[in-house]
Amino acid sequence: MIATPDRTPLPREFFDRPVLDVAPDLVGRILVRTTPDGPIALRITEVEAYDGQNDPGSHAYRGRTARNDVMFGPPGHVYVYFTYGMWHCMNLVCGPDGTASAVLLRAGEIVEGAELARKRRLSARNDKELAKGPARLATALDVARSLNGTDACASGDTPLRVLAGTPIPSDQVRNGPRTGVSGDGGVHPWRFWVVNDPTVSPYRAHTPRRRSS
DNA sequence: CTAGTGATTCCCT
DNA sequence: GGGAATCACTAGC
Repeated sequence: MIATPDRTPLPREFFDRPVLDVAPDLVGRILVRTTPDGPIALRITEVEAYDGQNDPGSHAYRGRTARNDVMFGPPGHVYVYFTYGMWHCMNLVCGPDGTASAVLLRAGEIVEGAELARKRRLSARNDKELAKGPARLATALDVARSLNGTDACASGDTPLRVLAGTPIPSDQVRNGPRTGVSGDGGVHPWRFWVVNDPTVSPYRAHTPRRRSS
């Protein structure tokens, strides 16, 4: 008989740990986004850890605001922010309720529903680029601010979940400096990725921009 | 391949 | 007011 794919989500306890433990453990996991048109599944290939109020690179560094409120809530929920006037990026909240750590999903490989992802990513030249970069990933999965605060650990029909599945061997995960982080936050080697994976976004050091005249 | 820049709007100071 | 956890496009090597 045909095996039903196991779609059990990771339990909340998975996310209720220090973010530097959770981030490498998320690499290689399958994220399932259920849209009205059908499911899109993505294998997470690159993430970055943001260590709450201790971390100058974190949105929570300057305290709780309307935008980052979800980061201060319980683990296992999705924090979606809007940036650069056009893009969304998605994070998974970690650590106990009241703290504000999160893992930014930076890149992934679409493993199901590629035809749906392609419709949302018309400029992608090939399937490797569908979710290569945090805003591309959110676009490919149809993730916007309406999903901010979604519980990724809920059972039943949920818009987003990370499957428990099986972790990849830790020797397949590498780490290095975070990309795109301004200020002193760029010094930490808190970016984690699958070794030699073609969907990992290229490293770009943060470059401050002067306002054009 | 690298480097430079416009797009476009939300949010905090 | 002005920066922002980015992308897409262009020019040039």
